[in-house]
Amino acid sequence: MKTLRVPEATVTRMSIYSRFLERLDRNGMTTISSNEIADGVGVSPAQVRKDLAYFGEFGTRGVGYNVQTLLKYTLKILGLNQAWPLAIVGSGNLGQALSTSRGFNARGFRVACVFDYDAKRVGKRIGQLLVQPIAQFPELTRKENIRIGVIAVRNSLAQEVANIMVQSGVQSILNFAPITLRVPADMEIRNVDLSITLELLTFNVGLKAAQSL
Amino acid sequence: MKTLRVPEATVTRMSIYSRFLERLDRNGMTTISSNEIADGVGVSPAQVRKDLAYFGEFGTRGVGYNVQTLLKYTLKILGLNQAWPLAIVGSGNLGQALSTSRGFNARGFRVACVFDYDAKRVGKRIGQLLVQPIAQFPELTRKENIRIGVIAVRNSLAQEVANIMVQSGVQSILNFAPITLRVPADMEIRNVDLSITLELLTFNVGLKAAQSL
DNA sequence: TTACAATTGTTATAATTTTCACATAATAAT
DNA sequence: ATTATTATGTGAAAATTATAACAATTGTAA
Repeated sequence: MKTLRVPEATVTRMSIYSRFLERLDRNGMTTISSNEIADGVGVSPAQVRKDLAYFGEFGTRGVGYNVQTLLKYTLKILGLNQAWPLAIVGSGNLGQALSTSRGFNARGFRVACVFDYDAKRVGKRIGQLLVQPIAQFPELTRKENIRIGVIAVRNSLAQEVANIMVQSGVQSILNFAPITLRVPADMEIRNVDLSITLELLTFNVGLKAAQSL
Repeated sequence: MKTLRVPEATVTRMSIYSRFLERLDRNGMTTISSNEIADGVGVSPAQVRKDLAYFGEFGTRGVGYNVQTLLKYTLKILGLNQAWPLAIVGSGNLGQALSTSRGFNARGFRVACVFDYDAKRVGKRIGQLLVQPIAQFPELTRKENIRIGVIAVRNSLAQEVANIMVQSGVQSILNFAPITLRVPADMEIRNVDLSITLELLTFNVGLKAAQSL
């Protein structure tokens, strides 16, 4: 088997290209060059071509790329040629924001159910959905064939939720709790840690202040 | 001047180490080794030592690191030895979630004001704060000496908000709108794009599926 | 036709980041 | 005192990622 080792940064950029192409397509644009893509998303043209080269040849020399075709390929590559129902655990502010978020209800993603530990929250409505008790997680996710779980609970519950997800056969986790979760190696897990991003900002602001002394 | 070029990945990890040390400190632990830190956050011990080495020597050979001391240094390095009032623009679900979020109200950060374009939202209360009209942004942020702006509005408004932030003298932007914003080169800007993170998951799940064929 | 311009795909080069290995220093034990 | 043990800090090697340069291919215009 050919081991396709693709840098994570490349995948990230593929996602960005894909979204950019979606916009172009909506605007009726039919052809685009690596130069224009690069310009549009703020990377170098060589980077764009190199990234695409990991997955095949999608362009025509001297011409460029067909927007629709390339868009389709990027979606396929990212695994977005299928539906991805999501299960969110935690119906607090964050859970609610995510449930109704555009990013979580587009491009194949759809929040299919929301769970909570707190009996007071269970049964409440969020958009079209009713908040379910966490005890229902295994059954409901299996029934809906959910492969992505989102952790939006407080830190002290996060590991427990992760365990439930693992046991329920969810394959991948998006974790918003700022702690390092222990999961089996074959689970896909990503952490979204807003504090880290903020601290990257303060570090760089501090750096600039120091350099201007 | 010695140009301290630190990889961004290192800064990210510093933030993770710092948070981990905070926990250890709360638990009364006094000494820790690079091995234990590595274990706790899921990187290699060499990586931990190399990362710290960018900023100085903080440990004692044969012994390890003093938790409190190292914690203080990490905070200082990240610029967290000062207060960072934040201004959030957008008081929808996301804006509300962020305003009350732990990550945005800890370690020196504090949501100092929330703005909105929508007159219907202005004046509403979010936690202790009143939602302000966007027109007040320049004045209020200057008064409160705010250097970090958070964009939590819909895509079509994001660039306009960014422009206002730039003009108001805010130095850095945390952007939640999934579009590429144009700002002067000396602005610090980070994008939090949840779709990208989700698509990284689906890509990898797809990859695993392909590999197991 | 032929030459020219545009733009991809790819190879080679450079830069960056991580890993490894070990000299060095501190502590504890004999 | 001497030896053994532990764990840091760092220089060198390996791996990864990005950049640059260019040959190849297409379309166009003279």
